[in-house]
Amino acid sequence: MEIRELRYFAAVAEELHFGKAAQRLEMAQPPLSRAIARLERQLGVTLLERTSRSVTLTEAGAVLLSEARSILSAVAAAERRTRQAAQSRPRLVLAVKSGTAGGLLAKLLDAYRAEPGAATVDLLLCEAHQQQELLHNGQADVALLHLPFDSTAGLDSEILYTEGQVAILPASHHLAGRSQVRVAEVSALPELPMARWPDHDGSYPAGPGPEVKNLTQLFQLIALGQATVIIPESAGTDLRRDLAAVPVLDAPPVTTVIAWPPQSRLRAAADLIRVATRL
Amino acid sequence: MEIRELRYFAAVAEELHFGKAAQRLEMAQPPLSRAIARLERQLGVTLLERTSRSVTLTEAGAVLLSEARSILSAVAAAERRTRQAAQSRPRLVLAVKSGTAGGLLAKLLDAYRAEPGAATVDLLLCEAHQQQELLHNGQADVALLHLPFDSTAGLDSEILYTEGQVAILPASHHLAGRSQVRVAEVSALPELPMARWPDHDGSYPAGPGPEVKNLTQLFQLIALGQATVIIPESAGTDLRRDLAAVPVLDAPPVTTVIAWPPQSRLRAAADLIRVATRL
DNA sequence: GTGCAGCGATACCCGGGCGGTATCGATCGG
DNA sequence: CCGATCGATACCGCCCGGGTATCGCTGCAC
Repeated sequence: MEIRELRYFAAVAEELHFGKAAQRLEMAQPPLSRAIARLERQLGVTLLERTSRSVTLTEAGAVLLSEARSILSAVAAAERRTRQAAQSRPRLVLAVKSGTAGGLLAKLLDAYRAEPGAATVDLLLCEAHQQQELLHNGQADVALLHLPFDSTAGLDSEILYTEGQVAILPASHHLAGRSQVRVAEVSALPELPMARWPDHDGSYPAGPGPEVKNLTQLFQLIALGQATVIIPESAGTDLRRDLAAVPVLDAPPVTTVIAWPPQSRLRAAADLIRVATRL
Repeated sequence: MEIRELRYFAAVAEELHFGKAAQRLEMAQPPLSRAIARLERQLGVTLLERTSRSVTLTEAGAVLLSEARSILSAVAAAERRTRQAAQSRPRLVLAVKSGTAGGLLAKLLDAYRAEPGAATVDLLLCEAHQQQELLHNGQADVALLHLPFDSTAGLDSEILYTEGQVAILPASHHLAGRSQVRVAEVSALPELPMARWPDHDGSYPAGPGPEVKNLTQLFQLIALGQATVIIPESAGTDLRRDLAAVPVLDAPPVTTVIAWPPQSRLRAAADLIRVATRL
């Protein structure tokens, strides 16, 4: 099994159309058909059921597609990381979501810069659901994730710290003066529906609240008395004057972890991780 | 970058000798030299420093070696899993260490067998340090691991349960009657040195205690008054009459987790995991 | 210092495989 | 029943991967 064959198979399995897949791969259709047939022969497995009108994945094909994606991603990562390691000036890409506790991040970067032989750290601002992919395909070396929202599937990680969550309310709201509230109290406010974040696939979950993309948007809406939200404490510091943050007693605690691909051998990444866990 | 090239590179990087590597790959040396040179040219990176007397890895080469091992492992896994998925009779390989809580395992297997469409579960008994590798290269689909001894690096996992640890002592020992002890008390017994388990690489850590390989050996030694050990509660149930288990207050708790490779798409594995978490 | 042994690189050759074009055969729609 | 669509097959040319022979360098023995 060669990488080229996996790339071919992935294209066909995703397009479910040999012609389209060949176009995507910038090659003619016959050699593609042959390559897939050969792959099937070598594996001794039928990957695709074809009629002259349609192509469908077999169960084995679905398994191989999932494995192929992960392998292709790993190969891209290997190329990127190898090239990176050959640079004289080591660089380290740290993937963070916009909204990651600014204080922690600044402290981490400062502490790391003080290390002997510290690499240049490039911050890669991204959406939450991209982080794992970036780590897996080598576009990032390290990421800060928030459990339980993000998953550390296939990654190594170390816990940095755990914090509670707060409800963000208009300063004038009657709950805003409370020293603490419960999830049920906040979600039971019909005049302030819970804002909705995009899901992993970019779509929004159903609900009455407004759809938001970032904290600025969100705070604007809350200040206008259009919504509320429950977010980690650290994201609710330094609020605008017209907003109030109230600790939510029974919201699940949020854990910030530093995560990296398990086979990572970058000295710079190891250093950053060591510094992070000692903060 | 092709898989063949990675296999070639890994062989050379491990042997640090083109001739030996070629022999291992069952090919002649010149095409191997050329393949590596081509790989370096395509990456634009020097992977190996060669003189006519020695071959050494560059930093970039070390990175690629680590990535290559993980990719080759993933490819082997992809082939195994694809072939497996094509079998009409689904099988599931569960990797467990000898010594894994028998009660939990039996309950899990019983509960899973009752599932509709349950696959045949093959138990793969192995050493602790093999489990991750088996999962990564596709020889196993699911494993039971024990934190903090085993690592879930690069795996998905769910916590099954957490237990304390007990010290195993000869029944006649003066600590055997205690309702609880501390780590310091047990490790401060010069007449009963702590038994040593093999490390990840098969070697034993230094220390005064006897080297043991399995529980039977170990219990024999303890009964003879030659050693003691601290192990998870569940491994210390149903002891021989001449042994006693005493809870160790300050030993770190042991968590049993069920772990699987993150890109796993096996329905049977998902079922088993669901059953396990509901036990 | 000289000759030899060990090792990686180079030169050259051959065959298989990969990719291309042309075409077939099956299937569905009108 | 005919044409459009789509995957498979036939056939061809060339590149590349692998083989053998040999070179060039280097460390070591004497």
